[in-house]
Amino acid sequence: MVTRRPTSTDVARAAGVSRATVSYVLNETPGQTISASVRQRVLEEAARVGYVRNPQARALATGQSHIILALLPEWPVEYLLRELLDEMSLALDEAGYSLVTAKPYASGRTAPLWESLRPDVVVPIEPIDDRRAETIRRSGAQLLMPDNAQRAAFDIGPELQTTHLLDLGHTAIAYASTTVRGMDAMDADRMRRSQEVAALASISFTTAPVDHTTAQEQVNAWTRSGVSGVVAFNDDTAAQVLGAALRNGLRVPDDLAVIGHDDSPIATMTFPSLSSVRVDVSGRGRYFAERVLAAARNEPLPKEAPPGVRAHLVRREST
Amino acid sequence: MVTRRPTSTDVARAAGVSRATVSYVLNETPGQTISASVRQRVLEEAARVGYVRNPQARALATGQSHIILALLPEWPVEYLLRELLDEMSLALDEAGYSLVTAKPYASGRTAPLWESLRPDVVVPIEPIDDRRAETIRRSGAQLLMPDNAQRAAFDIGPELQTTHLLDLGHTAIAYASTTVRGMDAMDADRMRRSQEVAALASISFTTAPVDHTTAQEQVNAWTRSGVSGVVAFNDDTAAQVLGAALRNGLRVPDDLAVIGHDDSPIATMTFPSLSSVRVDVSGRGRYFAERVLAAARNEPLPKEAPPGVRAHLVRREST
DNA sequence: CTGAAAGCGCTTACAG
DNA sequence: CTGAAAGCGCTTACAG
Repeated sequence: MVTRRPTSTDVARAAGVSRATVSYVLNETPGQTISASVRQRVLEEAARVGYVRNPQARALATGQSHIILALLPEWPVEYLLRELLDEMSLALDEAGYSLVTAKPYASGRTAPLWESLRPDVVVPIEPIDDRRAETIRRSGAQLLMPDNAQRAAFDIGPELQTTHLLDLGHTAIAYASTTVRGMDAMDADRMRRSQEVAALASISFTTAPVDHTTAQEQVNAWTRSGVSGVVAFNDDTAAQVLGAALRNGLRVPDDLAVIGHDDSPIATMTFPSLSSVRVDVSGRGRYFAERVLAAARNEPLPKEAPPGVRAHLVRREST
Repeated sequence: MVTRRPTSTDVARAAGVSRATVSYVLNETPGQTISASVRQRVLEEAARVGYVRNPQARALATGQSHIILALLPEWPVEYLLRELLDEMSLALDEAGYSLVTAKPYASGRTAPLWESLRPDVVVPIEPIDDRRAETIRRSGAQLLMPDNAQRAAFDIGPELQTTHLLDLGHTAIAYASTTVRGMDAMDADRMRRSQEVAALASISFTTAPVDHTTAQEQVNAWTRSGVSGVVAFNDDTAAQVLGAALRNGLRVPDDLAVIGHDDSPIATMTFPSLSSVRVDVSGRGRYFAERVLAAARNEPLPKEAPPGVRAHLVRREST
């Protein structure tokens, strides 16, 4: 038997007050003076009948859906991003907002999620093109674009990776790019950082994409040209390089050292295990949540700088 | 400058008809007879002013949010599940529904997503406990529980894995369980299937959980007791076993053969590369979507059987 | 301090 | 064939 869900009218009747009062109490509307006894009666009755506000009705009345839509990158959401999203989700929830995630480019879709959900704010994780940005804005949602300059500035992993190889005495290093589509921007950032560090030390630096069809050949080319250490985009790429090196009969790290990035589970699975860089993103989720909330409330974006990113080297057997 | 979004009233005025007519045309309401010219005028004006229906207003009027909430398992969403969800999402979209995903147990949440979104249907991917099921039902959403018996029946990967090892002449095999929390149910299913196949062939079978702290020791114990082939829960677990075997100085596959499951990217990264099982889930997303739609419309669940699951062995170097 | 009332943008019987 | 009107469940000026 499906009984009708209780509405604020039910609560009002049960508590012997008007619906306005119920709304004021349940929303803790500022500027209202409600007697403690009325307040308590309303809360008790609401709990007793199991009242849950109808979000659609509220959205219609206020013009705010309290939904935030995060547009995920095309590539698989890995560990760090998931952690960031979880933190962000929690912070938004505390403020009464719901974070919903979606892939932006799902082909064949008739209605993009920002039309069928009417989120207050849309947050692309990766930059999106102008045309799409325009369609989102026209749908009425606020669009909070990611700040790339800032992101790059905080990408300190490659520095640790590269410095580690330099410290170990390597004088010719290569950067292994990923071929996973959608990761290009991040990949380019990391490569550049690594290159800068190598340049400062006047070390020979080269770069090339690596995937399971090209890894063996590429590693071969690198070692022949004297490369003795590889900075990989992430642990997956590092595993790829490692596998190719072993297949080529190289000893790792003696003939070729490899360092990954992310300290993902795979780093401890391989033999030899992968040195990597662990990045601590805690605090960034809250930081983004603050910005999203400001946008949702049409307030100016907070000026505060994002929290510093901490990262540390996790040395294992591959370097 | 944020201009007000056009409403159906704007479209009605522009087309010179009533809001009811606009609604009939845009929703293709059956049983209405609208002249072709009126119909066209409405569609043109709607497009011209860039009208998009307000989903919250519709939800309030009809009592249906057209939102479907999938409760994800706690473990990281891997390849197969993502594929299934994508297909399901597309099928639901075609029917005018939006699929939203969420982790069910996010701690610290004040408002679960089924309260703040009011989905029409909630679909847990993994079984959820009765208490939680009850709170979801009480929130007014339909709850479509996963059919476990069916799921297990279609889990044909372990049979392929195990048969492959038997075909290769192994007479003592081990099943490597995962320790990733939340995967227990699936892990237990797969182990059981593998065990059945081994029993039929009167082959010695043993099982134990494996993670990066225990793998080396466990593999050691297995080989000492005569195990020559390992069926792993998935490719990650297989990689773990492989790494441990190599670390123990074993030759793979000569001293120990290992086969994974899922044919995930990691299978081609390791050296030796991992034999695995590729499962084709295409069609299942649509199947689930049908059931969800029936639930959303309060129709009886379709009786049709789920599409057959196809799977095939991908043999590589580890067996 | 509290309540009657308008309004958010739709859908849908119902009257014509 | 089309439109006037009620109603979905909230919020929020406003009157008292």
